[in-house]
Amino acid sequence: MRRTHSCCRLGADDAGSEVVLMGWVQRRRDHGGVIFVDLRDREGITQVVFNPEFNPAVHDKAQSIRNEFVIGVRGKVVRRLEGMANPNLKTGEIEVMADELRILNRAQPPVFQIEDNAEVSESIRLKHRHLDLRRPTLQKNIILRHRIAAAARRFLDENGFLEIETPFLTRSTPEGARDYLVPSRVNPGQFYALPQSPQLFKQLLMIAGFDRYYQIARCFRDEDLRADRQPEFTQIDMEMSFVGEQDIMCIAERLVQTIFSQVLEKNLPAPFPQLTYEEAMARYGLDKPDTRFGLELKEISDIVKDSGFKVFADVVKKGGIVKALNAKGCIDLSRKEIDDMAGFVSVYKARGLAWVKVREDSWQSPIAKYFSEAEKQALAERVDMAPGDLVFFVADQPRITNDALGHLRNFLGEKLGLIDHSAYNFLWVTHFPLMEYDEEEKRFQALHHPFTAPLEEDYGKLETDPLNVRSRAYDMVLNGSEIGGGSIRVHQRELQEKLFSALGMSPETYEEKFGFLLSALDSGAPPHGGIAFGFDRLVMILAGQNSIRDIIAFPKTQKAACLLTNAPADVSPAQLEELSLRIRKQ
RNA sequence: GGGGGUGUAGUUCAGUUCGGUUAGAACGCCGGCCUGUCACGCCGGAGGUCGCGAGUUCGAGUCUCGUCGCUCCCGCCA
Repeated sequence: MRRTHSCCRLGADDAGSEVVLMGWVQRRRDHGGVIFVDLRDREGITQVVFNPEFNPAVHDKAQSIRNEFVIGVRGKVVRRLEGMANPNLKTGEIEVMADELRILNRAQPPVFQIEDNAEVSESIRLKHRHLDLRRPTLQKNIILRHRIAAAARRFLDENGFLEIETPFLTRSTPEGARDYLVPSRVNPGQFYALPQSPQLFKQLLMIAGFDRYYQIARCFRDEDLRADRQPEFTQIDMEMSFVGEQDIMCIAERLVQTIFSQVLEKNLPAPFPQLTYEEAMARYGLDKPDTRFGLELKEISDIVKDSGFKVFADVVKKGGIVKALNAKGCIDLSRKEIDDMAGFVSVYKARGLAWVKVREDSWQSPIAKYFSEAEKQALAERVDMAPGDLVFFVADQPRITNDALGHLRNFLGEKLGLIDHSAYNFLWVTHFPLMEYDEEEKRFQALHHPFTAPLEEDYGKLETDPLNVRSRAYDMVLNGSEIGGGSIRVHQRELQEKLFSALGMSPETYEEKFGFLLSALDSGAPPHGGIAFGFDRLVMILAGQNSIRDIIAFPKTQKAACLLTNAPADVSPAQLEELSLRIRKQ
């Protein structure tokens, strides 16, 4: 018995032909006489009929069929009688009259039903992932993931990019995320690190003269998980020589456009809007703004800096800022809802959430009495107050104010139904600061990574005013998610050393950790830059899923465990011995 | 590391407020009946370490403490 068709390809035109179908039993309906079986494969479902009058022996055999049995059926495609077609089924106009049945494998009743509309707890799904993956949504997600990857490969190949693999076993470098370490057996006491990204290798490939590189690369970061973060994840990683920001942004846009047209059959307008980091922070409070709705933030520090409301005035005097968010028409939000939002912003360390309900002729607000008429007038103008509005204020250090109101803005956009969930709003955020100050470690840290080139016009500030040096980095943002990021790299040794120094590394340290890069830069490195897409996040958004686990075949739990295989797990003393490792007793 | 949610039949849940006889429902499963269903229908049945461990109590699914899993978020993630 050889399969002739998949379970969704049959239609009225096939009536009369003999076919062999193979698949899983989705459901069996036994009417005592005739038995119906919905046969499922990855393409769809076809109804198979076992009729005792047509073939008694096969009908008899079909009695033993149960859900998720794997069967092969030979039979004739027949048009269903008038009124018996099933419009919910792609193949609903026909059915297959079974003339031969092979039970290829029996199956225990599945732990949960193989259908989309039975919500099953995540741990049970992950433990029986092979069953979970049989459900239509997950099948669709994984297939979509493949099609996006395939479209990306085609596009990059057609545009002269070479797919080149880079090592998984590499060396741990300072900066960045916590590394996953792999002990070396032949070098006792020494460790490889799994790559957080192929960053340095792709730069070396540019230096080697390959000009255009790409890789759909697995990356590893030993940090805590989130709904959109896994410890191992996939990047579409690209790098190009002899280019500037706009070249890379352009090809990245074309890549995304290609994915949209080939996979989603959607036309995506380009070029995408570009926003500087500074502007993004000013208007949205976040470096990955969701531009599917308005509700922009307005800074009001200048208006309130001398006001009678000490909380605001003091914050401004201490270098903080005060910003407002006008929830247009939301005057009817209850006190409890407003309290909930105060709780919401406290998560981001904001110390309070002030608010004003704008009535026809007055402000209803705990803080109204502190402001002069002139100040009220100025505020009303700045944030475009109209009767019926509810305006929120946060006063704090700039980072906290922006973070709190930026997230509150997203929260309100969702809560108030302002978001068009069918929209795909892409934009670029550019000119990120090159570094930030790490309060805990008391030193400067690269915002992107330490190989990002500073903006040439800011070179002068590298030593005097490093926090105000802008970089040649850019992020691609889709619907409030960072889905890609890259930069023009440093390609000259002198500048790279200067950056390492600015980041607090001694020459001995950077020589030891990055000597190979420095000497490569010294060997004729072309100007180059690139970008890496968070492939999982991109697929997640395009699949309309809320969890990255739903677009990864075998994801890990929040504790970074695989419930299917029970990894991680203990290893034998002999294995540890070979690796010269000893587990510390707790 | 911290905060929130959650854990009861194979699965999804109710029961927990205010402790009390035999822990329920739906779906699934098993058996019987049924020749046109497609969430087939009807009848019958089996199925429980109430996550785990202590404690309080005459008595704990229910109260207390601890612990574990899953999950969302903060920190973290160049």
